Amino acid sequence: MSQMQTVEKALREMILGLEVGPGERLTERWIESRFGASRTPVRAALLRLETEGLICRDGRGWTVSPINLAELEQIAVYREAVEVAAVRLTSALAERNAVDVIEAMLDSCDTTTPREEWHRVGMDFHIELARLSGNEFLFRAVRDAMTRLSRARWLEVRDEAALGRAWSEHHAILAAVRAGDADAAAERLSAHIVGSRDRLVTSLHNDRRGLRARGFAVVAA
Amino acid sequence: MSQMQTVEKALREMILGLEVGPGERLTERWIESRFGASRTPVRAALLRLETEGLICRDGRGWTVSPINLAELEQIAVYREAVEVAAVRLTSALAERNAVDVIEAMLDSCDTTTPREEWHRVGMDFHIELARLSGNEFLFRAVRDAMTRLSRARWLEVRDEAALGRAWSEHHAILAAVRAGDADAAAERLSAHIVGSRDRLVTSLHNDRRGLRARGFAVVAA
DNA sequence: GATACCATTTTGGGATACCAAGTTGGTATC
DNA sequence: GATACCAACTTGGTATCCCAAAATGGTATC
Repeated sequence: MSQMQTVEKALREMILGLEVGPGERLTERWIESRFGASRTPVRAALLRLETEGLICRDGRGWTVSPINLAELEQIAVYREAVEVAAVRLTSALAERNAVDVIEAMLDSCDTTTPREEWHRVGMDFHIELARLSGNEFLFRAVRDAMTRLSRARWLEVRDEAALGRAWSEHHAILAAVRAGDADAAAERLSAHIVGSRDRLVTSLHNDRRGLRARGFAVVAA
Repeated sequence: MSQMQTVEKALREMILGLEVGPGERLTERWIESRFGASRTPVRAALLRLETEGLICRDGRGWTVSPINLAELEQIAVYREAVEVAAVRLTSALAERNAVDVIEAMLDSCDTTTPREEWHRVGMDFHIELARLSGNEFLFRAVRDAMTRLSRARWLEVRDEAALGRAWSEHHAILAAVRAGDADAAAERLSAHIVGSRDRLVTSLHNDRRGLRARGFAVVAA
């Protein structure tokens, strides 16, 4: 793999894994030495990550994007539009057996599954469901939105009950899709997204002192 | 303005203006000499334009993205999802006087207006309408989709009647928004997008021989 | 002790040099 | 004349160098 892709991938994982905190300054020189690459691939990686919204310009330099509560709310509205459109398309397909794969993914999680895995599966559920629509643009929109939400969702304080609720909501959505009931699927997905958004924003809002104490920039809604 | 932004802007305009045709190969060295910049800003511009979908990798090199009829259809579905969501938000706003600005933009076009201007206004109508929603993600989605559609729409064979129909459909949408009738606005916008898509794809499909004769790569749906 | 000012350092933007891989064109051989 | 092979060139990827501007830190002044 080229250095360009290596740096991009490694830096993205550092950001998503909160190894570099939201709001932290990044210098091209630091990334250079950190990954043993020169500035050209570093530049390319920074430009890509900027379009993904994971980093942003800060005057002349670069900053890991802060957690922005207002942005999280806007993303939820955007997600609702694109995910509902995608799930309606999928529900109308003649061949919908691919939902089985997603169902199996959900069922691969149980009480012994590490939290990290729950987190990944929770994201992939939405991404893979959008992929089934066959519409590349809806798929990319969902994938990019989930990438932007990833850090915030990881910081969210979630108890067992919340994880279980999300799990059963996901299953209910799949059931409606399998039955070809586009309206029910849309309705359940919509409610799921809105509910997730509310819990997410509330959780981060309540925790914002603690998050800031950990050095994470959290800007208010 | 930095060279980076200069090259990016100039090259984007060359592509959108079809000065470099869809499917044409691009070399970094050519762009370098064409704009008198070095490879660093050229690289940055290429990476940005790639994320916009205007150019794509072709093995080791770069190619101006071909006109892809299947992609145009998918974009229409994507647009419908995000534009309808945006117009519903806007219709629900308490303060909707900003539609006047858009209406004035439409009315600035008459029979003496050059085709180029009609084209730009037709795009900006959708972009500015989405901006009014206040949702940054819906706005960007519409803007990016219109950028991707820009070349295809420019190549579309449109008669006076088609331009007039689009103009009155735009007005009808604004009227519904001003009245706060979200359902009517959504319905009219939806029909407008679907109709536009059909006429666009049909026109390009019928013209594909002529387009290829002009050296433009057009891939089928 | 606070502040205004200046020298130094750091930083990102740009230019250039170098390299490996892939392409091309020509030549020698059959 | 067709084809296999090789050398020269082209191209994108990478490393490094230079520069202007901005941040930094220390010092002198009030």
